[in-house]
Amino acid sequence: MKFSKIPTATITRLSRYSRALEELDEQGLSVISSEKLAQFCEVNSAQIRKDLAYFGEFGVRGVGYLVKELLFEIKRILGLNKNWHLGIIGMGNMGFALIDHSNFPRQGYHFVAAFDNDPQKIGRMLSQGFPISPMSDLEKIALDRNIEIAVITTPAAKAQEVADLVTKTPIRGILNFAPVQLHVPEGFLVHHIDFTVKLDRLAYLLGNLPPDPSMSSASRSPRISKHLL
Amino acid sequence: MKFSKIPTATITRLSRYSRALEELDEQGLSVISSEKLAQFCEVNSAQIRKDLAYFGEFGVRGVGYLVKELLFEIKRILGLNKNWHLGIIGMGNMGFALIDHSNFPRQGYHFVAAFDNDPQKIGRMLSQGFPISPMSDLEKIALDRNIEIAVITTPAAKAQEVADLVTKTPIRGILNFAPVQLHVPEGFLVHHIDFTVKLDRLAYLLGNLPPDPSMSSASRSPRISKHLL
DNA sequence: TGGTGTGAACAACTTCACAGCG
DNA sequence: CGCTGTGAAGTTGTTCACACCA
Repeated sequence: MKFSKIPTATITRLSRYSRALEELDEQGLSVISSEKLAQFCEVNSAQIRKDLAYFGEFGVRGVGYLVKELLFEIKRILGLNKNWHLGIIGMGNMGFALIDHSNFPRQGYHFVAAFDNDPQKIGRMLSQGFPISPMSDLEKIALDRNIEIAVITTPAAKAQEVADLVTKTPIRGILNFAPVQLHVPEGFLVHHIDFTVKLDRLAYLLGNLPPDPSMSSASRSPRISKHLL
Repeated sequence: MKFSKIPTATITRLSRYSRALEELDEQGLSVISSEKLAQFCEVNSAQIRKDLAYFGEFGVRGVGYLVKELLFEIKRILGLNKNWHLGIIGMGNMGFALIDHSNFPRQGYHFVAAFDNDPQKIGRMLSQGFPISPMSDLEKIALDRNIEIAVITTPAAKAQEVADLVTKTPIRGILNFAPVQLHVPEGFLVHHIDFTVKLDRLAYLLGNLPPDPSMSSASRSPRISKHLL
């Protein structure tokens, strides 16, 4: 374990290792080598060992990694050994899709509030045990329920306005699903999930796929297979 | 313009430039320098010039780039000068959120079919002008309507099964929203949108934020502000 | 013996700095 | 004169290869 800057890419990969280990743990696997895990995650095995080496020594030489133990350590590294409080802003289809997304609680992410400005929606009780609140309550509720991350799922036109309100609360992190570039003061973290960026990459790659010599549907020629984040 | 491998990161950034240029174009801006665009996208200006240089010379020295023209060129590079046909599989909240997402058609992405296995949903007419079809019709409809990209929004447990069916059709690209690692044969492109990976990064960064000396809410100390993809 | 942990080699990507052109 | 386009320098991230240890 050394002192050095940790690559962003390493953090991203730790998330993937974490998901993979959960899956493998559920399958009852108790030990795994970096080589096997690498195959599963489609990365280089040295990469895994190096990523982990930034944070300590977690393996057993000649054996591999204990699945449960490594999973625990990675979650600790990522800060997932605590519950994170999320507030969601914008209760359209996307808002409901996310708040009902069963994987979040499993990872320690808990929605503790939901906001919208539509009078039709305000007050409506959610299965999570709290109602949809008006935007005007954001600051108060953020304090009361200790919201740490705001998830923005409003239409594009409203997102910047909402972000401005968020930066007036103690919330420091924003996960933005609206298709606009949000601008926030220094000191705030904004991550943007833009589906079209992923689609663009698919389009680019599909459009530039080398022409396939064997066009029969029976034997489509293998070429590229990528799991990119 | 040279012959060389194009970094994946370049393609990702081209998407961002494209979104930014659309926004700037709507604001009526007709010319922009790499420096200004860089500020807007929060990247280095040389980066922009270098990214573009992979594909040609699009600027005017001493002036900058013509917004409309550059936008057109970037879209062409990304393969967005055509309509892409998408099929969506799994019509839960996420499915509806995506199919109604107004930004997709603007970028040339058109949903031409929707699938689900719930008898309650099958046959239901969508505002897009086609009904939800049963999964058993996937291959036939994929051919008929020339689906090029499958968007998977099923529960995690069903996603691999669905992916297996997709690989029996001419569809070559998959955008996967289910929280599992999909395994497909070579020759298929799978991109995975995993919200928790983004949340993990936020959690990691928020958890490792250097302690803030000035804790008054009036003057929260500036530190990091990132728009990562 | 087999698989980790890691320095050293390598590859990829980013930024600098400036020549060259409109 | 100002801003693009680009070689060269610098930085960051990845892979190799093997010492070392259970």
